[in-house]
Amino acid sequence: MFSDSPADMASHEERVKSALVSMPSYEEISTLAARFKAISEPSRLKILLALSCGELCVEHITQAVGGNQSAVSHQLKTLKDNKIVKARRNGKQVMYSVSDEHIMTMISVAKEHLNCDE
Amino acid sequence: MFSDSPADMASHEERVKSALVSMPSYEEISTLAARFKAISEPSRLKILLALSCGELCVEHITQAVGGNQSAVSHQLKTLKDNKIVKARRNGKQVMYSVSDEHIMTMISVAKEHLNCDE
DNA sequence: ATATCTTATGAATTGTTATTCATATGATAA
DNA sequence: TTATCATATGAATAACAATTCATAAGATAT
Repeated sequence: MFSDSPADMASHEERVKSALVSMPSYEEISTLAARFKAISEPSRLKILLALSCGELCVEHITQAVGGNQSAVSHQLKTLKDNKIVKARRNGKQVMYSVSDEHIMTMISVAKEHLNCDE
Repeated sequence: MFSDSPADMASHEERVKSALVSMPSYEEISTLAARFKAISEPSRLKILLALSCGELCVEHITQAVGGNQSAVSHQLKTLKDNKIVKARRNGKQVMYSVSDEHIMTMISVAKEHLNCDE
C-alpha cells in the first residue's frame, strides 16, 4: 500500500474544489493564452528580445532579426494586438517598443528559468 | 521635417548593434519560445492554473479542467517536456505540480498585465 | 497470474498559424 | 501633384499542432 491515506484523498478533493473556484473565466484564459502565444514563436520572440534593448523602427527591427519587411510587419501586428509591444509614429517611420514592465519581467524571469536546468 | 535628427539616427544604429550583440543564441530562443508555446494553449494554461493551487493527480486535473483523460495526458506531457510542470508517482497515480517559482511568477505577472488594460 | 485502476502513447485526422507575394496605405519632399 | 520612402495588409499556400480513438504500460490487490 503506497498510495495516499483517506485523509490525503480528502485534501486532494479540496484542491480540486479550490482549483475550480479560483479558475479564471474563459475570457481571461483565452486572453492570457493568446498573449503567451504571441511571444511563443521564435521569430516574434526574437523581435521582442531586440526591443528589450530599446525602441526601434521596423526597418531596424528587420535588420536586427533578419527576415523580410512584410513578415516582420505581420509579426509586429500580432505582438501589438496582444499588447506585448506598442507603437508610435515618427515621421515616415513607426517606432516599436516593449509595452510595459510586466513584459520585461516576464522575459527576464523566463531567461532565469532557462538557466535553472540544462 | 518631423523625423529624428541625424544624431538620433546614429543612436538608432547603436541600438540595432546592441540588439544584435545581446541576442540570445538560436537554441536559447528556440527553447524559450517552446516554453511559452507550452503555456499558450488555453487547455494547457488551464491545467497550469489548476496546478497553481497545488499538486493534483491526472484524474483530478481532468476533473478540474474538464476534458478527457487522453487529451489531458498529452497536454501534461507537453507541459512536462517544457519544464512547466513536474511529476512524481504515488502508487497508481501520478501527481503533477508547477515546476518552480519562476513559473508561478510568470503566471502572476501575466495576470497583472491583464489587469492593466481592458 | 489475473484483474483492475490509472496514466501514457502512436497514428490519423482536423484545425490553426506562419510566411510569402503582391499591393495598398501613410508620410514627406520636390 | 507626383515621386519616393516606410510600413501595413489580404489572400493563398505551406508548415505545424491539437484532439481523438484505440491500445499499451505501470502499479497494486486478490
